[in-house]
Amino acid sequence: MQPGVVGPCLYSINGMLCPPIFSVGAAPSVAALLESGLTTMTAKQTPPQEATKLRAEINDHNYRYYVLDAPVISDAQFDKLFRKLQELEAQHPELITPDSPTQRIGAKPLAGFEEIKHTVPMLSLANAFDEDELADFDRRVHDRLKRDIEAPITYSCEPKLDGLAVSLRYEAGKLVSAATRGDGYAGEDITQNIRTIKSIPLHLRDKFPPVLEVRGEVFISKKGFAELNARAEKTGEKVFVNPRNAAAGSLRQLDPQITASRPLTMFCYGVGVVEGAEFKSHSESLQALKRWGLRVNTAAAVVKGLKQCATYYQKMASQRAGLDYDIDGVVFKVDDLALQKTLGTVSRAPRWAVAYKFPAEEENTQIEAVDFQVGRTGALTPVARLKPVFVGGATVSNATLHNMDEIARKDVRVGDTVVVRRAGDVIPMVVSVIKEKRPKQTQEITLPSECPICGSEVMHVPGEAVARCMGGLTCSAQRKESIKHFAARRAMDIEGLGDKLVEQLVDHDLIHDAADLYTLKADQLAGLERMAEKSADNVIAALEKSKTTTLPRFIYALGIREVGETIARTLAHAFGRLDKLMAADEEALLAVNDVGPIVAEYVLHFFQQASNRKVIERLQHAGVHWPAIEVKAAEDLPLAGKTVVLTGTFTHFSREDAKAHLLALGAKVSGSVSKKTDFVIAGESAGSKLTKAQNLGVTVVDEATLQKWVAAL
DNA sequence: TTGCCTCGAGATCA
DNA sequence: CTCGAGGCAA
Repeated sequence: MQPGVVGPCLYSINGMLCPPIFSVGAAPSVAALLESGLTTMTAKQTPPQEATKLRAEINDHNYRYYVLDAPVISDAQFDKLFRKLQELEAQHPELITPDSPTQRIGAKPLAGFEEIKHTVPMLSLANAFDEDELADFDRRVHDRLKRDIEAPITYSCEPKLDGLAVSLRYEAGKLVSAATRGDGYAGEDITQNIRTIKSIPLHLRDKFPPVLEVRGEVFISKKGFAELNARAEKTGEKVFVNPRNAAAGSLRQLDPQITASRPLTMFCYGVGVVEGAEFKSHSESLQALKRWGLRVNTAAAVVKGLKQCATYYQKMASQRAGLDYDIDGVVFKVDDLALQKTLGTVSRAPRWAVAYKFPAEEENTQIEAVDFQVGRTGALTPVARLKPVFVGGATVSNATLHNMDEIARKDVRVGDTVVVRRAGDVIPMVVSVIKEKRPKQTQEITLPSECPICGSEVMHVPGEAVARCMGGLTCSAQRKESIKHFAARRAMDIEGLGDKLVEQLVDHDLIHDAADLYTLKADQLAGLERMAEKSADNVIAALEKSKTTTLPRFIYALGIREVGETIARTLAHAFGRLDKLMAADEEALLAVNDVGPIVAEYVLHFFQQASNRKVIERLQHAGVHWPAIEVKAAEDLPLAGKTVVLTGTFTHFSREDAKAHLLALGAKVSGSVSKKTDFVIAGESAGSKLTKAQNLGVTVVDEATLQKWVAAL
């Protein structure tokens, strides 16, 4: 096979040749294309000229097909052009360019995905679930902008696609990288897979900017999904349950060849970074994206004021079923970019946008049983076992009922027919009971007086929502859960020690607590389910490896109530050594940032327990160790004695977080700028305080600097 | 919470 | 071939 020429026909998906997009130089006009008879080869051309011309034509047809939604040739004609280019390139491999439309699947399967940091974070959106909440949003926008509520704001509206958010980066017009959203700050490098999506141009057209990071949603159309599953069914492969998961799975393929066979497509909805271009409004930026060859949802619109937003929502709601893609709501963005800037961003979502969600899909089903699960802290959680029902794109068979109050409020009984939905389209929830359908014989749900696992007493403190098993570590459920927590990735990170294995180990009485893990021998493990020699050795090796850890991880792994990762880290840094933390009294604990009386009480109580101290001692004795953390005395803190003023809004911190971090760094945080101010930290859309700082000659630093300080701590 | 992909390795059958 | 574990996304 020729280098760079991949496979047989890559584009014959669904028996139809679908076009890719991009453009070099000026694209021929429709008239010119039609005149040329669409078969090129009019006059004599050199092969390089012909290749260039073919590519331009193909890319242009792609653009017309995907972006303008107005193809001027048939699929068969496109097919012909495409094959012609393939043949030409096969005869003259030296003519192949990386961004030739034939080169979408160039690469070999990846070993794994690399990380890509987003230049501008990919935030999530605030949600509104009814018209009141939408009105609240509009009011907040007016308030923040100090606008009269009667003066309508111009909003850009678009359907909210149910797919996966991705970010594409173009440099000098070329697609150079693509990433998933990830945690919003960094995602996975899925460039290879994105390149196979024919509606995404490998090269921008028109007067594209030198650098562009564009955000959008990758998805599979309803039609594409149906065809994909029909094919899968025919070939006996497994079918996907919904388009969203099919799209997500397709992008996570290591082999781009497989991704190419999935009918993925994309709508772009925003600009992350752009250099060399300026826009006044969001809608203008969408127009530009379209000009540059990127596909933008044609249902996008610009409206004035709340009322028209509501109308747009109604319109989309009524069109929803007829659309060829799944949407779960409508997004409204303040159109004017200057206003967006003024509004700024709160911790994880911009203040200038809102997602008005359609009501979640609901289904009826029956409650077959209610079990009580015992958690790590002994908390008894009632879980409804449901007759499996397909709702919101997944089969739901369990739903937490949270606690007894919740059960009483909804008056849920075993045997009841209930309405189920996936809250936020994720977590299953029992919405209500259909009383009319209640059978004569229903069973009321009562809190067991004894722990269903260990038989210990169950205590329900009046006023508290949760009931707890008082068995402590004599309860095998609590032991299992705390050992699982100990081994978890974010805790001791013991690879291969999953839930199933922990359960077997506890059930076989091989371990009773976390410290027992380190006494395990390979031959004890071997013989358990799915545990032969090799696996057993791996687990032993993983245990050995986990002995070298860090203090924050270890504190977190202990599973002290209310001590999550963040507080564990704070405590580790505040005390530096475990023995210091164990010896700390209430006063010392309360002196730590973010530690209040409740957390202090739990920490004290935990270390008072002889059993806990014993486990810690045995863990250390087994060789679990970590480097001490240097605790900086107040005067040694990097910002000791400095007065700092915050202004503007920050992307990575809320105001409170930023302040807390600065205090931890030893700084004094003041509200107003004076000559005594050492630094002003200016975020987005900083106002008068920034001006004043500049006038007084006070040092101004940006958010990135603050992040650096925090990271260094 | 569910669904998807990937990997390693155990289980099963020829 | 099947399962458990791990990782990711919504």
